Amino acid sequence: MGQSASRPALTREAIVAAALDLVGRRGVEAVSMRTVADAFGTGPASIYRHVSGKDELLDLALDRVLAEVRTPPDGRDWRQALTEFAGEVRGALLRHGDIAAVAMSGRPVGGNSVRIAEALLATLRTAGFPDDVCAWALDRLSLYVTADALDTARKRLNERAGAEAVARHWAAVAEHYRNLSAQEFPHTTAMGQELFRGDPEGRFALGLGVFLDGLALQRR
Amino acid sequence: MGQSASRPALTREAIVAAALDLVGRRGVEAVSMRTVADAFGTGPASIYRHVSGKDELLDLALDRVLAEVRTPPDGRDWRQALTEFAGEVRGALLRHGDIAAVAMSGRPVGGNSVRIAEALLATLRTAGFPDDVCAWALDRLSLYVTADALDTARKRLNERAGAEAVARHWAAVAEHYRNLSAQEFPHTTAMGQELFRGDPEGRFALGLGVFLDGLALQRR
DNA sequence: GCTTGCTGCGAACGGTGTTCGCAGGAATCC
DNA sequence: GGATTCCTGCGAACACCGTTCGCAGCAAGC
Repeated sequence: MGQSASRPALTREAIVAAALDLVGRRGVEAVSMRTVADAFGTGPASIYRHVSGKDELLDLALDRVLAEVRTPPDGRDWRQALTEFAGEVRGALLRHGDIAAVAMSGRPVGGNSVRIAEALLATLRTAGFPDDVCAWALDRLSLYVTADALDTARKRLNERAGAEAVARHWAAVAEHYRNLSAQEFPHTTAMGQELFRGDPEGRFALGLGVFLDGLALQRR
Repeated sequence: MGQSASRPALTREAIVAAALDLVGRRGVEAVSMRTVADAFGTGPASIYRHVSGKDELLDLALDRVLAEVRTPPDGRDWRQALTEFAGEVRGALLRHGDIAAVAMSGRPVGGNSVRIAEALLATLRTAGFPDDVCAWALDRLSLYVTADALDTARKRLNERAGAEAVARHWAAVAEHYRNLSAQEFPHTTAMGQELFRGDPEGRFALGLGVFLDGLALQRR
């Protein structure tokens, strides 16, 4: 029979959606079998009827996120296509907290991951790169995008959490930097607050741009 | 009085060393207050007399690892200096399991981290890069090195663990790749096992090389 | 109508990080 | 010398975690 009130039905998709919602609002570490089960008003054992364990649950959540990324139309300038595509993947990951942590777990990949890899390979190969370059460029680009997404997501979450304690701690770090001995750390002190300038998106774009500049030299 | 047998003394340094040893042999996830305390034949509460919690313990372990990296002598070719230095940091991290996970936690940094940053800045600035380029190049290089170290360490640990189950699973993935529809995934199938070739060190060096090639264009 | 199989889930097991409070010894002070 | 204060070790406990077991109850099949 139906649920007593407006409880969502206990299906695989609904469970993954609940986990993903939790990731987006409180981070991967807030996902537990119990917190997910709470969204359905039940206990953790119920989840195991639809999912083999926590790892599979998170893998499914990641694949659901990657389903959001739209594959780029090919035929345009490869550099712009790669830039937009990398931003698209990063954006999808960052829209869901630190879900990128799952992508860096080293576990086998899901279906949407190979779909994205295919699109990346298509862009690289039609751009005229040799196959071996395509292979490791795909590898390095994926690593860079997920690592950046994880890094900026974690910093966001850390800020949102202990807004009081963490902000003060970072202020203390900045203060510590200011007080560094100019003899022992001449360059660090000379750069001043230049080190702390720039938003995460700018840093990502600059790093990607430099990588693509270097990649262009590998064309043949 | 002394310990009853050959138990190491319960000092801050010994505790960090025990935790680090555990990280190196079984990975970060094997570190618990109890497993660390076991090395001293005691319970978890004893650890808290010398360390404020698990986070600080891991941060101290990471800083101890970073103490191993030797700073490069400057005045040489900046490209070669950066290549060797990046390899030095990566090597230190990989010598201790997946300790790089701690470096990607987004928590405030330790003393040896700013020492390394200073050395990197020194190389970049004396090479003639503008200050703003130095700032984000430092940021991106650090991210790339720690992300690569984390990625390859995790893959190593995963292999060492379920040698039976995981190897079979990866074989299944490779088989799955072979069986992908050539219509839906033309490039992926056309590349064949080119995608799986190359050792981690080679991938790291190629990605770094491309980044440095691109960075060279930012010189002024 | 009886059986089979699937879904929900209460209870429990062994693990985790962390806190409390009590010992006992060393150092300090009168 | 005796009393007091501080520091270190640690047994016990709390709240939480992932996961398993086994028992209900209901739907479909024969």
